[in-house]
Amino acid sequence: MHHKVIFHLDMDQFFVAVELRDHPSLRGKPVAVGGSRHVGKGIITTASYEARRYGLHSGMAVRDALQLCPQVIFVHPDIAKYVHVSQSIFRMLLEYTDRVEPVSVDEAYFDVSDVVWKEGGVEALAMKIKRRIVQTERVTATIGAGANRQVAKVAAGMHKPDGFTYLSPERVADVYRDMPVGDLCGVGRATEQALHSFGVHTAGQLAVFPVEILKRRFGKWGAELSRVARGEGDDVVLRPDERPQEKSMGHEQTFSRELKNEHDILGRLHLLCEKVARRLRAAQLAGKVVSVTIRYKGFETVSHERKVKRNIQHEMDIYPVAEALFHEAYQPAQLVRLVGVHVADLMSTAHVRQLELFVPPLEPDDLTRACDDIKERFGERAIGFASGTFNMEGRFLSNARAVAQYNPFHHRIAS
DNA sequence: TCTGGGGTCCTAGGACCC
DNA sequence: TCTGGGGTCCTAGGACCC
Repeated sequence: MHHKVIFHLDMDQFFVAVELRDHPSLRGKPVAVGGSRHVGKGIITTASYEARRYGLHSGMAVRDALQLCPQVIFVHPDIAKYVHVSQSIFRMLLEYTDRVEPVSVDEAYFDVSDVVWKEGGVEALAMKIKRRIVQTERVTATIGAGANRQVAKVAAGMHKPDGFTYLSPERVADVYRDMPVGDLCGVGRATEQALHSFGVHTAGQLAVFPVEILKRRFGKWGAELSRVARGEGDDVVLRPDERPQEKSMGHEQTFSRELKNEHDILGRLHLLCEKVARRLRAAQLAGKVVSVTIRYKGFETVSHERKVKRNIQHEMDIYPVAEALFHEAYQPAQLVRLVGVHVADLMSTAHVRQLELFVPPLEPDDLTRACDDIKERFGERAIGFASGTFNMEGRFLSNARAVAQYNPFHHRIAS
């Protein structure tokens, strides 16, 4: 049996790359997308390679970034633009195979097994794709290739930026022998620490470590871990029409200042419910599990969830559950840093209709549809349902203003 | 390192049922 | 009920990914 050839495409410093492309004056300088010098809070999403030389990286707190590199230039993210570039690139990949699976705006797996030989081999095809990305979008990408997704991802990490690495099955053991376990797909901080405590530091050591011990410590994941360390993995890349349904949808928000007033917090919670509900309706989905997350000043995080009887998609159904869950979880003495709302156990409204023949229809009424449309065009606080507003205190408007600020994480690539 | 926001999957205990 | 074993559902929390 012949093994497959899976490619992992990873756009180099993607957000920064698009900004450097569009603003040549920034080139050669330490640049970070996300965050802001003035707010002095939050995190950066991407650091340019110049900035990385100072130790900056994605996920880093703005405050730390400023310490390490005071001259760093912050650029506000333009996610709509990045999504556009990303979609153009992923569309191009579809010319080679229908098995293209985006994992995020800047990464995708695709299965080239059926075309790679008539395209002149693994390297020739990868180079051609890299070239086409530069020609059409003027940004660079790194491609990793392997017999499965996990190996392809490791391969992509080996030479960046603008790189290409093929980790053929024959080469895997050799490369993995001295590679840190943390470089394996799925080994994060916690797993890495646990493995270190076993004396396992390299993928090679993990590959020969007794599976029974791994299973005892990591459960189901233990056996998988052992396989991944031996270069085995998942070699199925799904076509767009084969992708599973989304399972949950939610929004959370960290406040620029911690909140202690319950009405303020509930105001934010209501806005989050509205946003989730609107997305559910747009995606024609409804869900049965509502959950609320509260994060306190010290980063202690609690969540409460409840399964409800019916599939719901409207904020007038979601918010009352969310409010009840909030009261169950909330400790009033503490300052609140974040709240979130999620709806899970999702099902398409078409399916819901089949199952719930004798209950009132789920479809958004004309009023709801009109409100969604208005918000789509004029923004978050253009209109709202009066039931959940807290404007009697005069607080709601200022809350709404804060929430309506551009949120760089709103857009998700359809996948 | 004082830590964003979007997700997925797994675990473990208790309820409840037969 | 001084009491077994197994299955499924519900809920809270955590690890991991980008």
